[in-house]
Amino acid sequence: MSTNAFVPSQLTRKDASGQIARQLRTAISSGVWQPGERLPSEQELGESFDVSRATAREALKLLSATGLVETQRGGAGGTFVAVPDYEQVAAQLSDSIRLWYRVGNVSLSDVDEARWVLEMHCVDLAARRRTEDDLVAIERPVEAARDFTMDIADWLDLDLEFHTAITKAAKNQILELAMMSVHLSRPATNTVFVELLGRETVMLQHEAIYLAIKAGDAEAARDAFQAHVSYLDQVRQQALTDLQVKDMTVSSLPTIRSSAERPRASAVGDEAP
Amino acid sequence: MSTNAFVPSQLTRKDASGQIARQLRTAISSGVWQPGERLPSEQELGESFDVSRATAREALKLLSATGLVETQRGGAGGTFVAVPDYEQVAAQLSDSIRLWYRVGNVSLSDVDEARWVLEMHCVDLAARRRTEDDLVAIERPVEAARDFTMDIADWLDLDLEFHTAITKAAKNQILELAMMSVHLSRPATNTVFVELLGRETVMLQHEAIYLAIKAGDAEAARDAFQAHVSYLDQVRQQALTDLQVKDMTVSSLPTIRSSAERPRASAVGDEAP
DNA sequence: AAACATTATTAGTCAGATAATGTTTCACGC
DNA sequence: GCGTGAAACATTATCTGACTAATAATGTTT
Repeated sequence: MSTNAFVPSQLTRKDASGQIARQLRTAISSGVWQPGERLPSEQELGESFDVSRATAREALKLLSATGLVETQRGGAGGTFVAVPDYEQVAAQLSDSIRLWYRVGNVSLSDVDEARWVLEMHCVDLAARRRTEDDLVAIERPVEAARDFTMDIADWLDLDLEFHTAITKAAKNQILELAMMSVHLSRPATNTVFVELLGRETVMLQHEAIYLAIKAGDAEAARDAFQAHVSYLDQVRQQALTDLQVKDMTVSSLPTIRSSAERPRASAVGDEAP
Repeated sequence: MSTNAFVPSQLTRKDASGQIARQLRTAISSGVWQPGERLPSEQELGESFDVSRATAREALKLLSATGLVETQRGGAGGTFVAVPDYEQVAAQLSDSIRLWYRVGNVSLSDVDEARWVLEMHCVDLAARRRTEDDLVAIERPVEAARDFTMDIADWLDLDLEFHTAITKAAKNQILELAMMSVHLSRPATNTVFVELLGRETVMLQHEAIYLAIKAGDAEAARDAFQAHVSYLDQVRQQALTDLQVKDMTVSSLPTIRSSAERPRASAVGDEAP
């Protein structure tokens, strides 16, 4: 299939491995090698670029770090074009985000806000696009959460399952990726806060969201989701007040957090009441 | 500052560089080395893990591929925990997205949809949070676009400037990052489509968005933006009909969808000699 | 035909060497 | 004291050539 042959170009002797990696990346990107296909061996690559095997190898390492290629030893081994799956990409991105806000470029409230913004849209789209399978996937964690005696860790797992299922039902891989990245980049759950949540309240809110999605009513779904977010926000505010604890998850920013100011869904044409 | 010392653990002799990379990644992630700090030299790392310098070096290459660390030659050189800037992160992510939808995991309409979804929220937030400086930055491209005789490339630049300024005014770096990534991952400009746009119409729509943001009226801003998107969509539909081209990007949804074909910002840091 | 041994290919690792490139140091002249 | 330039030094970048280990293909024995 590769009618286009790969022609290595001359390198400057500075950052050779980086240059090779970029060339290979471009070549893969433009289809010289299809996913699953085998690249030349390290030896051959080194020869064609006129560098040592070690340098060629480092170039391949650069590509493998992002999941673009995978290697295999042995007779029919070599380096093969892979396609990073979206969890891998999301994990990478969330790494960057996490590092980034450690540096202070990003506030945690940005991350939170982005999460709600994105998920609000996923809820909207889910109401429009959900399949029967999606409904089953969304309903399961809602039903399972009717057991209020469950361990808190399990309960949190169910919560994640619920939100993930909604995201998938929105049928937009970019939004799904963004959601996953944002989610992964959030720090560990504040258990103090979680303990204060009314499980039955949360369950009923989830149920409301589920029912609206099932009914295909995007507006109702957004409203239900908005109510859920407002509740979570309110409980958190209360917790912070009661404990007289400095907010640990919302950064020191002059916070945005009043529910009134929270962004509404809105985007999709018809406006909220 | 590193009160926590880094303690390498034993490795199996399989995928040693990968294991080292993971350990270092975790260590960086948990703050053993802060952004900007220097890791041990390749020599030292090799010794502490009891591997050769080459292997330690490959581990570092794995980390540098994702932008987690940067290296510098010379006396005070070494490997440093990178301070990621957001263009770098965005470029990396958009690379992934582009590669990804080439393989068919992501449709272009997903990307378009995500863009409008995100920007709609940026418009909303911009209306709530814009500073005077933001207003100036948003107004400039609107005013400049009153010259309808301008070259089309310049006109597109103004359009990009307008949307970028709005995104910045939203004051959420995560959303900004997402916008930039999505933007970068879109393919090259469809000039046929752009030629068909009424420049005055677009200018007036931009102006309406600007005025709503200036007034701090989020709802009006969203409406104005929605009108803009609808117009772009309509023109594109018309173009497709006229040209008898099959629609490749518009999804079946009755909501926000296609977008103006926008030029891809030039590749980052990938110049030829 | 099945089980087993051999061989060839290839990535993974190692050890040591050379080159390139910044930093630091320090003697020197003023 | 203060530049100034040369030399020493540390560190990454690359090279060389080897050995190890995994794996598929092949050949051999049973």
